[in-house]
Amino acid sequence: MLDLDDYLPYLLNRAGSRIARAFTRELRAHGITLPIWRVLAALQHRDRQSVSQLADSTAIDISTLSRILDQSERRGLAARARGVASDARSIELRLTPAGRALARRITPTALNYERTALAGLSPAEERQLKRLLVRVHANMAGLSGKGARGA
Amino acid sequence: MLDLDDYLPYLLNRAGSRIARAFTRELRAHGITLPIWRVLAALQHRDRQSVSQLADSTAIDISTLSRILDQSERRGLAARARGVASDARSIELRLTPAGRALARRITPTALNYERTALAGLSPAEERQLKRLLVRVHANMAGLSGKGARGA
DNA sequence: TCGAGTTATTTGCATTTGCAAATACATTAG
DNA sequence: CTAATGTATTTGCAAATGCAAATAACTCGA
Repeated sequence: MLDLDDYLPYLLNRAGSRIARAFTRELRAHGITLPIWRVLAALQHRDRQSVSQLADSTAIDISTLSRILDQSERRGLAARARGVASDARSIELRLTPAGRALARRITPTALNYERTALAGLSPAEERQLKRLLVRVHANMAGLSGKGARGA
Repeated sequence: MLDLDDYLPYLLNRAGSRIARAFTRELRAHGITLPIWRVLAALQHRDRQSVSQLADSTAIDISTLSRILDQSERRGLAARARGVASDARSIELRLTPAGRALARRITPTALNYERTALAGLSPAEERQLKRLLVRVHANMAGLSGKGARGA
């Protein structure tokens, strides 16, 4: 029988949910939701992404993301531009100045939460944790698509 | 500005979401959803939990969990028993034989996914990753409650 | 024993989610 | 050039989510 305390998906979900929930509350003070923050952070990190690129990098379902972009656009935080890229099917997303400013304002709080989450870990442990998470993410690449079959 | 590729909440969410999505699809073959699987796994791991204990261990919001338990009960996978514990306010949750059997049937697939996620990591790295995730989870303990204030 | 104050669970309700179908644009074959 | 097919994004819709309010049950003091 499964030993949950040693089962990666469980440990990952638990840790991730706690951080997400705590940060969601923090974001209320800034008037936005966690998904919107994710969009801001991802576009701040790399601007002019397409919707599908952004869906992939934020791990938000593309149809859900489409609606989060509606909200972001309505609030004047991000903008869609069709036909800008070579392929007019895709849409180029950009942060507005207001969106960029908001992302910058939230960043210190975000880093604060990260520090809390990592409290007590040595710099080496922190690096190791992040590296391993990147590898796990890469390992699941093929399986997260649409027609993925069982491992 | 935030370097996402080195930002723990982002890395955690990405990795966790990929595993969750892939496993959700896998669970369809067994006729259940991811939240129900989490309930089964948690109760298999430790039976006779109360609703709030289970909410805490599965990282599912308690009101959402209440409804997931409705489903689990309707499907004959879990059962609620009021007044069994010393305190009749709390409810004792138990897996039914069918629930236990289903959990056992799914376990090999679950372990398979974990192996996929951990592919290429040495046993030491795997242990380290899990240990660090436990510590991160513990670090966020205070902040995930209801009236939690910012870090 | 009654009631004020607490904690555990459920329910009401507005919002969010994700799958599947629809739409928009592109490409390639004939 | 048109049809057929393929990829990017959005929309319809039923189900899931999470906060806040309601309910159930306990505790303790007068």
